[in-house]
Amino acid sequence: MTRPATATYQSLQDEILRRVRAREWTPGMLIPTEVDLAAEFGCARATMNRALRELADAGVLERKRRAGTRVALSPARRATLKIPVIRDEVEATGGHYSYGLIHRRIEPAPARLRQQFGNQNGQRLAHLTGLHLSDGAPFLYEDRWINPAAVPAIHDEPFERISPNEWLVREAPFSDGTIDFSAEAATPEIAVHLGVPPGTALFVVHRATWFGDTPITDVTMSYPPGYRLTSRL
Amino acid sequence: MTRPATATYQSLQDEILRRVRAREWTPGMLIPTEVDLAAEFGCARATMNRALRELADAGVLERKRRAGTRVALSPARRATLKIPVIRDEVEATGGHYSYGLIHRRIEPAPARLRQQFGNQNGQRLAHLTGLHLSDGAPFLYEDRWINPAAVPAIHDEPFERISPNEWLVREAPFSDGTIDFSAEAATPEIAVHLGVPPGTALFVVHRATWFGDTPITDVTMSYPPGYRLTSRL
DNA sequence: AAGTGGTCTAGACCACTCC
DNA sequence: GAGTGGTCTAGACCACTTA
Repeated sequence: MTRPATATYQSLQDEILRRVRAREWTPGMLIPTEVDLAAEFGCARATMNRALRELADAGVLERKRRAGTRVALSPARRATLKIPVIRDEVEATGGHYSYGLIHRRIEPAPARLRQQFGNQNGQRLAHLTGLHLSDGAPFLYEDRWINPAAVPAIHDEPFERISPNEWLVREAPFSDGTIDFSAEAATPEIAVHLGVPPGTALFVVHRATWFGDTPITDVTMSYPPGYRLTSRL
Repeated sequence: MTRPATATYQSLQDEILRRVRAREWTPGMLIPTEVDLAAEFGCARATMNRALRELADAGVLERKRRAGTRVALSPARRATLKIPVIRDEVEATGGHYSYGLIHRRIEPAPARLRQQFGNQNGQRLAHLTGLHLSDGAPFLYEDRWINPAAVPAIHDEPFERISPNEWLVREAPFSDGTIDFSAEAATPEIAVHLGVPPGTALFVVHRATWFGDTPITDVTMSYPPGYRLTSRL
């Protein structure tokens, strides 16, 4: 009694991917309908639907009602990035994680953030800067602004032991956010803290999060040279 | 005859997300089983399964057989990046896209690539460098190595009009790949082509692709200052 | 051993879009 | 108007994991 039984949606995906890669189905080409493919493979339509739907989510196929399913023209592949939790990132390299607070102030929002946080005539934000360390060596410089209206408990938290990163994860849920990646030259201040020459090329991750319409935090994280964010296609 | 009818998997996701964000279900907490939730919302188990499965895919929940479903401890969010097709990227900004070939040589694989491409005593690769332009201005410097064994037609393609980027998309399917992002200082050569001072911080995207075990191409793309890769959380 | 998620089936109706 | 994908249902069996 071997147990091959019916096709799984993954085995269907494998075969469909094979056909696409082998150019049996070429980019832009209309492929058979769900019903036809289900018949060919001897599976239920729902199973074939899942196989095709996920491939469309991955960017391999394009689907439209009534118009059918096509092989995507530009393999506009999507890469799924795991947003790193810094402690995990450090510990994954075998380092011991720690955090060091540099500054903690309450300040008016800088121009850059005024629109984002709403310029309620001189709204004051918590401004925290600090270093994430791996075995005591600088791993990442963090410059963070937090909306105290969204997270009142912030006034009671010294952030000397726990990083605002981890504290916020526990205290402040968010519903929406943006993340972007860029390269920036190290400012003199950041250069000192990271122990690199000013002007050094830094990998910068910038994140802003909201809960509904309420801005929570805006953070800029600068990595010293050698850092790479990697993913599979 | 309004048509509210039954719950959709998306409406289920909305309500589940609301509970997570409102801290009705806290990180690490075990939530009810599929069967119980389906009963609560009056839907089929399959519908609830899809809602929960996709939230787990998105990193909001963690599921294990027999162990149940929990709210993820670290909202280790995943961001899905659309890998840009350069022409589209340029045209999205309203610019006119063009490509200019700088060098085209057949060379032995450099040390960096020898392991990746297999060091078949002095294997020679196609090495192409060029500029992607937006309205004639440098948009991106590309340095690409191509395995001619995988793409024999390369010897007949001058790449003066079409970028290797677009040519490969048409000619060479790939099955696997890696992509990584970093910040690098501009080398003198790249600086000249991009029209920036040497040492300028550049955003660098590096991609390597295979078809099965056969390496296809390895490309390093350097963006001048101001470039950002953005995504939503 | 038992409970939980993972998946498949067969059928149905709906929504969108092209003809 | 008709054909395609999108989704839901009700039921079933399986696979994994923990107790």
